[in-house]
Amino acid sequence: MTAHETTRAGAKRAGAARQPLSRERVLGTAAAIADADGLDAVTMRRVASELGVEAMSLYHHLPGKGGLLDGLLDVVVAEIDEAVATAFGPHDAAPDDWRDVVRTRCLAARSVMLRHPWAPALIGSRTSIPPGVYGLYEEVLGAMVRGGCSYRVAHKALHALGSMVLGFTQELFRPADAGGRLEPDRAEAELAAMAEALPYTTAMVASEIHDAADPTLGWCDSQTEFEFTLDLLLNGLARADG
Amino acid sequence: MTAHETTRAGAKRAGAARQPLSRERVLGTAAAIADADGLDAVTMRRVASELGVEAMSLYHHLPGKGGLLDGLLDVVVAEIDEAVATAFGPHDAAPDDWRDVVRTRCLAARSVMLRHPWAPALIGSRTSIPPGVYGLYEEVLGAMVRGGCSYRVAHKALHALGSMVLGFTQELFRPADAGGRLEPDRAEAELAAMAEALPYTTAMVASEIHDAADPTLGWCDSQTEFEFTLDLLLNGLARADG
DNA sequence: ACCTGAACACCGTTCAAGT
DNA sequence: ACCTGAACACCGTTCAAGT
Repeated sequence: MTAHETTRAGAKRAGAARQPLSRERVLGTAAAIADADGLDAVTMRRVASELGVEAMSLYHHLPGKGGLLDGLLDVVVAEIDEAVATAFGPHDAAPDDWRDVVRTRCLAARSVMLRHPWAPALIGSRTSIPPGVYGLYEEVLGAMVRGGCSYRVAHKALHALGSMVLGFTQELFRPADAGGRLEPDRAEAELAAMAEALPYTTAMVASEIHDAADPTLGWCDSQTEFEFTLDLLLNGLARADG
Repeated sequence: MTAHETTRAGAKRAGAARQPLSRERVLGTAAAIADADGLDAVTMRRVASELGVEAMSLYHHLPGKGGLLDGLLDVVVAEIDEAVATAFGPHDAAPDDWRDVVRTRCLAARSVMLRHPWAPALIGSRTSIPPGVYGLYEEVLGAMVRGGCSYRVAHKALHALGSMVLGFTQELFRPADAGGRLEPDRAEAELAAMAEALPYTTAMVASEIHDAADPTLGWCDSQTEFEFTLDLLLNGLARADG
């Protein structure tokens, strides 16, 4: 069997003698395995063997299985970003109506979710929300606010659309430091970093927090949001039935 | 250590010397483990040890790990049925407006999902839809149609509400025999059984199938349904922002 | 620095054996 | 009939060792 001999020769000719491992390459093959055989088929050993390497080698590029699963969601988020970019095309001008912007973004995101049917269940199984998702929300939020929408309604939109597109059924914004386990200065630094990276989200929290009964326990009353979305749908359906 | 000695004596005094295993008892402790420690903690060995038994004993009451997970969803569906029943109370009369019926059902279902935060991810990870879910859909459908709603709009409601309450993001009604792997008479028998158990669902399929472009490949165009729900939300939000 | 081999504690599942 | 013990092929992860 000299098959891998020629394969190796081919790789060598391309430049790197044996293309070195990297987080990106690991995540790419992990996603391919999940697409082909489902999420349960994504094991450290299977991913490694697909890369012609031992399972332990993966630990030099990822903190373990949990990190690999988190990384898979990073991949999904990146693909959504890309799908959105191509959907809007090279022209910078956004549509006048924020509904058109949000609509295009949601359809692009959905097209990615259809390519990766394992993604919604994976999101639901992780204990914390993948950080990249906050970026997606920030962009929807920005588009709505710049389009003249209030923070109150834009907030409700994130709840309603998040559950439809990503399959969220749980809380959305539980503050990163919900448990209060960070030392104070560290927490303050994180807050400042978030304010810079997610300006619209930060403004939304500031704008909404005034009405919250207990701001420390999470300013997001997800029961109220659920009922709002529910009535939105029921009334819309009743109108469509007229 | 005579602790288990007294425990056994207590169990014996209650009637059965050592309460025999049963599917119900296995699923009950499995659900309790998932509630307490997450879905990953639900292993055959852990469930068995919690019941004071060996892992292999579970196979006499369940077809294996997959069957146990399916059973967990049966438990969730049963709890939803129960929550709906208590929400409506003993009086038989349903509200005039179908929106009130559906609203109550969705809120009851959500209260159960909040008790079992692992449920949405589990639904998403199973390859087929838990049969009990069809029963839930049938009842919502019946309430809407009896309330004067068209099958067309009721169908759209199932898509929209299913994703919001249960976290569905995939296809809903893929016919049981999508692969065509059943022998003809067997398939016909299944269809008849479904027609009896799910009369409204059957009627809806019959009513909707006329418009479908390719009825064999599934009459449910989920892309169209997604866009419909999306526009319902976007227009409702815009109205709320007015 | 990056990768490996052997080892450990787990997992689902089988099978023949007990009662 | 129901339950068990030993075994098999897997899994994630560690650690000391190689280069």
